[in-house]
Amino acid sequence: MREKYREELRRTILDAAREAFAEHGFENVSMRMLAERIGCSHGALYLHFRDKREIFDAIVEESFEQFTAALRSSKARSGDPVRWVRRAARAYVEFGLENPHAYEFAFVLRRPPGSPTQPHSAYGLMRALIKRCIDEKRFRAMDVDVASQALWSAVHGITALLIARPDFPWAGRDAVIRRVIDSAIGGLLRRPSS
Amino acid sequence: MREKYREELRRTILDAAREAFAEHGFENVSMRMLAERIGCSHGALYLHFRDKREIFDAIVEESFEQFTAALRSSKARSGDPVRWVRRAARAYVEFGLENPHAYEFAFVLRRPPGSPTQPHSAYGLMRALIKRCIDEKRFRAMDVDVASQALWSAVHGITALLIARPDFPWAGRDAVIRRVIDSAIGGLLRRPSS
Amino acid sequence: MREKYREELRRTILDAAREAFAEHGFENVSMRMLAERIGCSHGALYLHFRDKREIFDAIVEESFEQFTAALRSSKARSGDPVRWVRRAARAYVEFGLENPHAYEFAFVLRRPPGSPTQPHSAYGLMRALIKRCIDEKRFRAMDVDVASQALWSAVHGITALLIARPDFPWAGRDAVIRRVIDSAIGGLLRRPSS
Amino acid sequence: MREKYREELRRTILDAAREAFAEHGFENVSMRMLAERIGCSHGALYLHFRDKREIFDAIVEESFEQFTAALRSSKARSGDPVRWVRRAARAYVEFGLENPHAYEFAFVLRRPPGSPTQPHSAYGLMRALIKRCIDEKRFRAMDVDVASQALWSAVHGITALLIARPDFPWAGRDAVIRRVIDSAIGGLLRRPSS
DNA sequence: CATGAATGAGAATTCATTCAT
DNA sequence: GATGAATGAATTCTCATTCAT
Repeated sequence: MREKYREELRRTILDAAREAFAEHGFENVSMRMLAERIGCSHGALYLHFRDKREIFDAIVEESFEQFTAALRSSKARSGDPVRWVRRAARAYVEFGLENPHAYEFAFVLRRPPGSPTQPHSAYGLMRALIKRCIDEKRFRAMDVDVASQALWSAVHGITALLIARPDFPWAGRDAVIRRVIDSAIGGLLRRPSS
Repeated sequence: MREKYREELRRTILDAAREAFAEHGFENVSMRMLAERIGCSHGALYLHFRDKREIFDAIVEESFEQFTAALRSSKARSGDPVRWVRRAARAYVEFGLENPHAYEFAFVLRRPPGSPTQPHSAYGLMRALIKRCIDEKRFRAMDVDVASQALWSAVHGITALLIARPDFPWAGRDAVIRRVIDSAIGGLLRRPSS
Repeated sequence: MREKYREELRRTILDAAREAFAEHGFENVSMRMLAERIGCSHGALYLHFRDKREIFDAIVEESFEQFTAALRSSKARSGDPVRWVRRAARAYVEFGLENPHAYEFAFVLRRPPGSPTQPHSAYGLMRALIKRCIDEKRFRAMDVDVASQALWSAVHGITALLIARPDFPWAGRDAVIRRVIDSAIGGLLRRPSS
Repeated sequence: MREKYREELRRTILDAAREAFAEHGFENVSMRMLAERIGCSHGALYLHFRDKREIFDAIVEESFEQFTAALRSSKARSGDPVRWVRRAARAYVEFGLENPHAYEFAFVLRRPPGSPTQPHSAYGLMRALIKRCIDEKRFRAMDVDVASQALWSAVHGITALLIARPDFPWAGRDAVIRRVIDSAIGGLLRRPSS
């Protein structure tokens, strides 16, 4: 009982904090504000987290977990490695659009000074897929990391812009997403065909 | 003469502030810090700017001007419209990396609710270039906005990531930037060759 | 049995608190710290003591009891009242050095605001001995309290300094202690001879 | 003008703080309380001192200067070295009573572990005086340090007790102080006569 | 014009104490 | 009897901004 309630409050804090941090940024979220949003005293926050920074870090960690979980599930089955890459790229964008706060935490927000650079597994997953494409000669011979980072950049670009500028007069979200991914992958193909 | 001195101090403030904001972020720069860096009293800042925010805004505005100027000048010479596009894309990234905080303000940070979407001239410039490529049959026939937004997304992606995650183990910043741009443009070409 | 356990916890609390208060001072000891040191919940402390202050007071009281017990036993035998005084003085110092925390509680630490002045029996004991020395003409005729308080001050001085500044380059603890006591008593003698 | 005013406020703060610290102790004086006593905002205090501790330290330092000045001046004139010692001893006690917190800091409070033991100049002064008494055969031949430390202990004793237990029913502060000093010095004399 | 003293709101964090479980 | 979640006041300190000089 106790334990369960405790866990719930922790969740509530994290959810509220995620929203608040994403909306206003680390420095502009105060513990008092946060407490008020949640409906508890500001002191109560310190029963669950040592300090403000620890809340932030917990959210970052969680975001990464959700993210890699999403990517991993997309990898599932499929014989053609290029199609895997395409599907992973799409999953990446979709995850971002469906979890904009988590996405911002993971890739957009600057870290408060002193945060460690997260070795992030999402990139590792995509890199593995691309390595396979290169090994199977579906992609041109090239530096795996350059290729992976270029693809990552492109999908990040469309994801981040759609989140940050939802009101921009987009010429069809899906069409643009498809175009970005197709170009980014097309540029790596042996015989690019689009 | 007086006027001139006044102007000079304004410049000094802006330069120092740009550096400070870029280094520590808006919230972590205090007016006192700024004044000390400049070598004047903190009160003096208020003789030139209404408040801290106005300094920031002035820098952003200035940055946009430099931004479009940079893009425009890259457009300047060269007969081949595709090369124009490529050069503009490169200028875009370079500008972002050299003015990271202005860039973040323009394209990364969420707008406070109610802020209008800026019709930003950088996009307009790029769109014009791409339209020309399509008109001249260098790019495949396609929706100009889809093409422009896809390209914009790609260059935004690499720019934003390099700014937000400078400590990521990049496989050569230049190589990745080139790869991103080449793919994004290659995907639009009539007969893609790269 | 229950009763016994209860008593034990009370003891544990007092011992831990004595050490903590002596080490950090009243204000710098928190109930949580204390509870953690003891290994119980901070709430549990309130089952034994009304508040933080009551713990402090209990320690003071206890310290006094130990102290007077020590003095009383030293008084025991010996016909010469001056020797009794000397022996009591020595016992005083020895008790302090062997129970530095208790000693500090009794005589060194400032009382938290509002504490009553403890009528302390140790002083009463010494005063009785000195009165006897005066009555028996071993000490000069003089105000008993002035004499008692002067002796008390001297022995307190060497005790407190040895506790508070153990690293001071003392010229032989015993030699100094003896010198202090001999002078303090010598100054009261009818025919001072040392 | 400005400068002068600034200096004055600094003084006002120090005076109010000295009183407050002496009355309530370091931990029980808050910056807000202090500011209210002075009649300024609590922020204003930080224009003169970096933090609370710096105020405390400034007072302590100042007090020590006064202390050695007081001791030194007491030494000033007078042909009889024994009278010098007596006067110095009295000055010592008086200083302690007038600057109880500085005194406590110097001689009563336990040092945080690792703090160096200050070879304190006050002790040095007294030792020099006593050495001279011994050299001039006014005091018995004896170890200078034993003698000095014994005297120091005695004067410390009465000083510390009067500070820590002001409410004790003292039999006339002055009488006791005199008795302590007379005995402590008397015990060192060649032909003790009091 | 420029200074810098002053303000007052607000930041993070700690803590003694209470009380439902 | 014991726990530990919760509170709310208090703490130190920072900062943008104002304004008398």
